[in-house]
Amino acid sequence: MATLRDVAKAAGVSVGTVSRVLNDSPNVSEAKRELVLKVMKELDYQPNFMAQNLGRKRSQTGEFGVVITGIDNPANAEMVRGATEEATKHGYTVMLCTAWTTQEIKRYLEAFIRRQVEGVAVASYMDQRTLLTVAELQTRGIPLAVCIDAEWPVAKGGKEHNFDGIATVAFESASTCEQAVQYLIALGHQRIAIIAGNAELNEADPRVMGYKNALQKAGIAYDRRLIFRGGSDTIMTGYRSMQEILARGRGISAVFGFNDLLAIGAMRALHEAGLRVPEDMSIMGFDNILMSGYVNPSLTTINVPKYEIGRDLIKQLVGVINDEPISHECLGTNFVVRQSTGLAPGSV
Amino acid sequence: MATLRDVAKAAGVSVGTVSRVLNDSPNVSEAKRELVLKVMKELDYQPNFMAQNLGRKRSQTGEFGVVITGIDNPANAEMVRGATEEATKHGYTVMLCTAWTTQEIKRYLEAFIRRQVEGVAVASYMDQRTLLTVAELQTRGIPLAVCIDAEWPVAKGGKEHNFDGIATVAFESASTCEQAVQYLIALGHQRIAIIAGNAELNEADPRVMGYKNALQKAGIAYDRRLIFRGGSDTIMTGYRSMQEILARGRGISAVFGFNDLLAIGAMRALHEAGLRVPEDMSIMGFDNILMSGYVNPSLTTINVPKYEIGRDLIKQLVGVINDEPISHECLGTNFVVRQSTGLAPGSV
DNA sequence: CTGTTAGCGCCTTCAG
DNA sequence: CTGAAGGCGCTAACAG
Repeated sequence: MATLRDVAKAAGVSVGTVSRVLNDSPNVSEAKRELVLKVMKELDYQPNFMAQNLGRKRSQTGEFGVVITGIDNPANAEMVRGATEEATKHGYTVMLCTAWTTQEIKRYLEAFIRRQVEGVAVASYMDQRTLLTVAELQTRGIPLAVCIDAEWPVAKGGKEHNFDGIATVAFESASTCEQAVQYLIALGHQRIAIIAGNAELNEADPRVMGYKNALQKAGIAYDRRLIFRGGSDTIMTGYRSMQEILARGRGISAVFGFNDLLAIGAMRALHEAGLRVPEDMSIMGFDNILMSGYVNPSLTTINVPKYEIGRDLIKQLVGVINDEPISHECLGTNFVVRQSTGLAPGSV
Repeated sequence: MATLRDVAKAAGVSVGTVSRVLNDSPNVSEAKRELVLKVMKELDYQPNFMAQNLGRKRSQTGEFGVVITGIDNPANAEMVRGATEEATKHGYTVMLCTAWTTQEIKRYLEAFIRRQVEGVAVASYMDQRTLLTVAELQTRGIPLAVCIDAEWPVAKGGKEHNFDGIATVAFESASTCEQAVQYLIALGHQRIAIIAGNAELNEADPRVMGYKNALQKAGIAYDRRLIFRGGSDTIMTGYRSMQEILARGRGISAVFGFNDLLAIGAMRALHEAGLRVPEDMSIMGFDNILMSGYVNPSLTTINVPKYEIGRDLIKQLVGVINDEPISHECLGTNFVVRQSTGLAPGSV
């Protein structure tokens, strides 16, 4: 493994000059630059990354760390795509970590810090605990960008967190959820259940907020027994939650899955139970993953700008690195009506 | 940012001692160890990763790099899960890179090398070019593990590659594909099309081999016009390919998608065209992603041990690091019959 | 424009 | 068991 010193010696110049051509310094004569470049090639010289960044004040690793919770959710994959493409555009590389628990996220965050990535983006909806963990990064001086629900965090009783030092990309979903639930109500649905998966269930969740608002405006009482948690955001959980709903049988005619995977799993359970969607039960999801347009029946859902979120997270990180002021952005969501929702049974 | 020297000074010991406790050397008295640990905590000391690995002969970064092509394919996500869990078990962390092109893969591989990961696993089916790129890693002395088709590479005319220095996890799919196609033939299907997505189409592809073998044994002529490529392994491509198949109308009654995403997209196109699966057309996939059991109708497919592949890739890397001999492994696949395949129309 | 000289923060011999 | 000294490969001031 040739070193910078070897190159200098072989080229008959000083290490300083070699270092300069390595770092594209303009203060090198074209002749020497070419000479050095040639020698580097001959010796198959590879700069030592560790050594390079050891002596630098602000390390330039050319890498961003991106954390997502659950690679198995296509919605996350889409955010990663946005982040990766944007990073590439700026000459950065994305290191991805998939962590399922707060514990793991913390571990990976530490790995990123050690590796001195130039910024970290968290491209998944986080709960409070996770956010606090992530926020520590600020103190280490690493630019941070997170994706949050627009109305979050306002959980009563929860610790408020100050986002001053953190770039955020938020998406507004409460009003869209409200609109979606109003749509279900307009179709005659009175008892609308929620399959919440792994979501933290508190009044702060924009989806819950939208749901409650719609109910209230329609004069329908909020019944918390209609909310089903399942512990994870997977198809399987959606499937099981629907089985539970069916077993309980509370006259529910519509179900709002907090993500599309949950909703798709729910539809499967319905199918196996011999029930039709939407004739017997309406199903609505959240995220609008690609798959949702291709399942049968296609899924009515709320579209979240996943690609854009990933992209803007990186955009903001790049901004911070270039000493631009930290910014906060809010993207919209929209309701996508497809075939999994219809008139409530008997409401013709 | 406190340094090792600061800790030594504050604790009244030498840097050597601090370094020793940092590296869990047994040659430190319990008293000093505790003292140093305490001081470290007080000073919030964080060892400098770059400095640590600079002076070491064999760097211990505690990280593996994993490359996948397309995070948007749940099959890949599953392999990543296997890899991540296995790595965690051994105290390693996984850095993931999602690259779509050989070009990108190369870039990421270089990033991994620079970062001195302790091993690299490629957890996607690769084509020849990509493999050659990846193989360069060997020359840099970084342990490498790749996932390959069992019969690959044997493409006629293609450069043979020597896998001696590379740990491999292969999966046997030709015979399973053959069995699957035989099943379709037994159901009365004579013209069976293939939606190949982005696969390299050559005789070496085990899936193609299995397909041709089955046809031959049944005395059905191989017609290459029945093979539809689409350029990518996505739902969208499956959807479009099926539209193409429908437009051509060659009396095709069954379609074999080279991955489940392709098959699911194809089913959607059928649905929109007013055709029923499997009554009008049988559909079969490959991979057995979780979703396949939940779409409607559920998808008949070939199960690939995705989790196990990811897991074993890391297992082998760990083995190489521990100076065990490089190994080659072959996992099996199996045919999963569900509801998307049935009797050929008119063959009752 | 170029060469020289200190370190960067840590590990790793060595003596003791 | 402990301390002291000498780099690891490179960048970053400096002088010239």
